[in-house]
Amino acid sequence: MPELPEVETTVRGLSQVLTGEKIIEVKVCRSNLRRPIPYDIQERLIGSTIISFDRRAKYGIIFNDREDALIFHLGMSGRWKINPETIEKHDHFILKTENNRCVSLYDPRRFGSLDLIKTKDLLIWPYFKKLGPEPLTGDFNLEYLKSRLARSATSIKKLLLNQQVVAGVGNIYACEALYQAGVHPERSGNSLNKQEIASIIEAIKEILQKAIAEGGSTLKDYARPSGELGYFSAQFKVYGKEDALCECGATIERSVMGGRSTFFCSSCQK
DNA sequence: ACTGGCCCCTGTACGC
DNA sequence: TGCGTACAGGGGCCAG
Repeated sequence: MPELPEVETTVRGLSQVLTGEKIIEVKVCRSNLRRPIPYDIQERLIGSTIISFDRRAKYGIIFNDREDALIFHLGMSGRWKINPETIEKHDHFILKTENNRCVSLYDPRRFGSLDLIKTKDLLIWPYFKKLGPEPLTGDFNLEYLKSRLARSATSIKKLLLNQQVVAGVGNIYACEALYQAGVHPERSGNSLNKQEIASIIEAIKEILQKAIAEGGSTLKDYARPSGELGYFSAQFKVYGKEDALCECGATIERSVMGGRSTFFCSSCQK
């Protein structure tokens, strides 16, 4: 589920209910997500006040007044519930605040993660250090991507999923962006000309922005923290549409690239 | 230095 | 109805 737009939506939702809140209770119901939740997370969070939020790639960041950054990754199936009515089997981590607000991290597959890092160490945190540029900033531009793709015989689809090439694009938006750019997913990085690379950049930025504006995509288990659903999934042109007709009249195809489903129209994408 | 392949884990959908 | 199988939005790690 959660690619950049969904994480951005989640961060905004959490920010609305938690900014300025003092944490009075922290529960770790299950400590082994992708990696263990830090053993000292309770003593470091309890009594602190949440001051701000940020997002890097598909990671959400919650800052407190002790210069600690709580970093979450939602993996494939994670989401935050706000003021949950009941605590279920897969609610692994719960925060309660002074004003009686409660959030829980729900993640059945446990591919997500929670880390607590000193703010000053964020730039050298290994998981952040290797990330490529944020797609919605000026760092993700023609000059950069051209040089990054020029030395790679890997397919453009796999390159877009590589977080070191561009941070935050996942399987859905990679498929949709390549469709919009008119570039076939199997094309190798070093086969793309300047115009095609420019189209890909433009498509990624546009699609991510649209998806954020729509509150992310809704698939099987995604909801905004408030419980509302996102609407971007209604705008998918190719993702999940194998055998359906493209707007051009051709049939949308599916193949597996790097173990991930890839959807495209070989008539529109060359 | 890159690459492909495998693995983590649970829930759901579908075919027999 | 029930069971086995395939598949799902992510990414780390390893061997080659």
